[in-house]
Amino acid sequence: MELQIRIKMNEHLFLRDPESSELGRKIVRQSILLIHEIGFEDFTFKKLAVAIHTTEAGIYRYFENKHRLLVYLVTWYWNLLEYQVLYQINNLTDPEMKIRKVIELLSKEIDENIGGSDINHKVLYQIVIAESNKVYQTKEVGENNKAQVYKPYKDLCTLIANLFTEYNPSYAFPRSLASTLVEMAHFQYFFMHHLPSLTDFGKDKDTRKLHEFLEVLVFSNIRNGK
Amino acid sequence: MELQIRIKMNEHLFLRDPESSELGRKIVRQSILLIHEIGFEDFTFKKLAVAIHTTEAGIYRYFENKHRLLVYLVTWYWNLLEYQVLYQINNLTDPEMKIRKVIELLSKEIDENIGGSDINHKVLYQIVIAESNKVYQTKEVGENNKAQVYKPYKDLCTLIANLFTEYNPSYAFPRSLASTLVEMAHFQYFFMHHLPSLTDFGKDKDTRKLHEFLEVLVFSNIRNGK
DNA sequence: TTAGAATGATAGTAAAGCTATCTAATAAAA
DNA sequence: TTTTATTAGATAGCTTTACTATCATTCTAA
Repeated sequence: MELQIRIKMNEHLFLRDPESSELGRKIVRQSILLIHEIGFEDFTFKKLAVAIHTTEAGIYRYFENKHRLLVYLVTWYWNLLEYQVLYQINNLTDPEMKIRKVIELLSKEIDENIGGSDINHKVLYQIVIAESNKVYQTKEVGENNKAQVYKPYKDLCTLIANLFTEYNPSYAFPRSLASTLVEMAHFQYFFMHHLPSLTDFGKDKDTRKLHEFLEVLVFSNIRNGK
Repeated sequence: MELQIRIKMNEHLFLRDPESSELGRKIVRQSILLIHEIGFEDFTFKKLAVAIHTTEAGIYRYFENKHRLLVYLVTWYWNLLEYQVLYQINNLTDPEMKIRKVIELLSKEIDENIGGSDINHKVLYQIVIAESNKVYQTKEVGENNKAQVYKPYKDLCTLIANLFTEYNPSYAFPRSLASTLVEMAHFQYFFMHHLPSLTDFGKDKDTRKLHEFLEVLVFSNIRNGK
């Protein structure tokens, strides 16, 4: 069975739905590769246009600017991750197991054959790690937030926070711990590779240790009640 | 007694030492206000030049580009914070009290009358919260790191990690917990104000609750041994 | 077959992000 | 006191980024 998940993206994120045309899909697919290659700061629509043999103006028909495109990409990731989490914890009853599953999903790229698009999840995961904060660390947070742009991210955090509450209803900070977990899954990965002395797994770059750190971080907190 | 602390900045951060001239100090002081006002993305040397009645070229004599200037500002903060921490825990013997003091210092702006310069610490703290990640979330992390640019940040984390180890030598992730603490002190503050549903203190925006969250986060972990 | 939408091609503008050069002011050295 | 180095101001200019507008063409769906 071929499973095709259609992720409905917030219409504020684009001018014309990139999933609705060949050019749109090319823009999304190639921008992931190009941003990963040269970094978001050096990435321009001009360079992307050259890479996919179209024109700058062509890309501007889909996305207002490069920042919106980044938001689109990162949001796409959050959407898919939430779907993944829901799907994978569906058959679990033990809240502890559910939380362990979430941590596992947060610490690795999403399977290539999920999502029904040919988006490169491995590279997208790298972009999320290296650039996702720029999506909300901007003067436009307020407006974007009003336009529901961060809804998928917030939904994911709410979902995780609810698992914490399910595990221990008396724990006082489920939401903050959820955002801490999500952010740290990515930050510690980034630090491990680029500023290893900020972590305890810099030497062997062992993802399992990072994984263990996150589990200890979460369970030490929610086990303690408050 | 007037205490004048001279912070020695890494020479890679500037072309000409801004603390060595009136214009240099103006650049630093005013850039803090301007970045805070319009955000780092919209901030340009041209705008700064107009604000301090000099020319673009004049500013380029001090800083290679605006990113380096941001690194300079944030690094200045890390340096001063480390100094503050060392000074304040100096007279404490109980490791728990030392850690509590660190968390307190992390959660608020630095006193205006410390540091011997007329830099606006309140506003600088806001910049650190809103923009500091951009300092290392860039393609140049590697080069910068080699040039010791992040040393003050890493030194601060090492200092905190050592306090954790002092409190409990068997805790396995002192460094990762230290960087988690530092990052989350700022992230949760940012979330509280801009994406409140990602925290548990969004409604009343109560800094004491944030403070309590950070204490619970840290002590739940290091108390547990591993 | 024909209107409408999507794309390509081209052009152009304002601002950002630099570099270079020359001159005036000023401070340190001879 | 004169000379010389350093710093700042003024101006110019150049490339790239970020974006808008226009028109012709192709493709598609009624």
